[in-house]
Amino acid sequence: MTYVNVLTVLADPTRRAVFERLRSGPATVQQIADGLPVSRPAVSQHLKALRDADLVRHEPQGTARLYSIHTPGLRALRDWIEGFWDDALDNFKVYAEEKNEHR
Amino acid sequence: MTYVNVLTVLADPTRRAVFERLRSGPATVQQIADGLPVSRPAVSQHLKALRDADLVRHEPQGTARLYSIHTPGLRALRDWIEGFWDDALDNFKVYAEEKNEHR
DNA sequence: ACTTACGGTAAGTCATGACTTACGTAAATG
DNA sequence: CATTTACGTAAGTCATGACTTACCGTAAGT
Repeated sequence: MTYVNVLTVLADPTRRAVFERLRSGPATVQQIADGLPVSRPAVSQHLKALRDADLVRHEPQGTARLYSIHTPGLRALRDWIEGFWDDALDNFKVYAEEKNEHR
Repeated sequence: MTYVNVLTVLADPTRRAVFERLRSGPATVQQIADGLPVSRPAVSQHLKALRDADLVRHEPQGTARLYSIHTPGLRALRDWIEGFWDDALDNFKVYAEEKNEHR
């Protein structure tokens, strides 16, 4: 149920802002925090949540840590949507046919 | 920014359960509430949120209202993911090349 | 018309979680 | 080896939002 984590994690606005920041390329915690109206520890906490959801990853760079996008998170969410979409369309077709028979 | 609504709306577990219930076909508020451990008004509130996010729609059926999946919501989320994905991959390519030059 | 079934809305309660400050740790720099 | 820089974690505060009960409107059945 990793898509569940992705949904809950991406629901928060500032956490989504952190994620969107990495859309334009990797960045350190400081750099991310400088572009946002929250403290650096807050950013660290958000990054932890994003990591747990497989949405970002980090690699050490001196004393800093360079964060970047990680694909498995979004991939999981996308796959869930596809599956949902297919089911919904199928069942909608069945429903429409039943409705037609009833008139 | 309709994908924002979709994310925030689908983050709640019971609201997601309501949504998933409609995956297998249309249902009334009562039917949905009977399958969940919350009160009927709670379900009504969740359905309102899902409607505002274009995730479900309803049509009157006697005194009841038949709810079903509506595609624009999930479509908006899917499109956002696609765009994000493309940008992230492009910028990751740029970053990888820069990294290569530096050794 | 009266009653019953089905839903939406209001108001109030309570828990979750997002933020802050304070503190501890690890790597570079002098 | 002391200092600085960059992060992560802990503890405590506060607001958001999910739930409940109570109430009101509306359409069908008798």
